[in-house]
Amino acid sequence: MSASEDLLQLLTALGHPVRLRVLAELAEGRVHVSELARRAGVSRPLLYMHLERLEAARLVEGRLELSDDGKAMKYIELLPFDLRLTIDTVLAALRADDQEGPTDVQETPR
Amino acid sequence: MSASEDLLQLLTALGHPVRLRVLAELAEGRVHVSELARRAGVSRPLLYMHLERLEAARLVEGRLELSDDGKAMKYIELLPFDLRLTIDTVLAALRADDQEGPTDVQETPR
DNA sequence: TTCACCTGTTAGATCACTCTGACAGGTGAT
DNA sequence: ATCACCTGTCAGAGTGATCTAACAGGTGAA
Repeated sequence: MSASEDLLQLLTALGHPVRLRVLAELAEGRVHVSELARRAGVSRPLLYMHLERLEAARLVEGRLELSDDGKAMKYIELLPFDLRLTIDTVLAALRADDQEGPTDVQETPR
Repeated sequence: MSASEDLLQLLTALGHPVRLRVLAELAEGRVHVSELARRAGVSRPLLYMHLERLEAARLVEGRLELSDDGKAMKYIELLPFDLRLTIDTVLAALRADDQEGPTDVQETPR
């Protein structure tokens, strides 16, 4: 994945009210899926969709664990992130594309 | 507009490849709409749509000017922005909502 | 067995965003 | 008058993200 695609994935992952809310709920500590769905006020299947995006952007990580009483629980935890968002950030990401990826995708000529 | 809506608007405005590209083109200096459309490789009507979002997020500003030879030209210029993106940024935005907006929108009960 | 929890997936509706093509208007130069 | 630029808007098509309802499976406790 190119640098700008990376940046885009992060930005679009953060750019949704439910996902912001989910991150906020996770700030205090890890929570299992069903409980997280209740706290965020979202259905569980929908939460799975949002978690997929958050996980793909490496904002969140899930681990399936067996609790003491033998029940399967999937705990989601927040991964640390710190992004400085400036025009230079944007320029750097786009310029990195030209380097790292000499893909043979058709270039748009000047 | 609430603090989190503000943040969301900024994030979603940045979260699109064409808009990132547009910002990059504007980094060197202001450009008029038609020229900007060519450089970004987008049709002019489409560019208008993207500019609307960028302008709403205060990332960009447009000014209609009369050039020396009497032609109307709309120049777009980049507005400075600098956002630190951290879990605390997110928390701050969401917490600010509870303060500033004692709107009577139905609260989701615990 | 039934109840209350849990995980995980799917099909399909709905909605917002994105994008194209066509239109109407203006200027100055040939 | 025609050409080459410019600004601005619109209806509609297409697409992808979002969301709901329903399903199938598991555990432990009453």
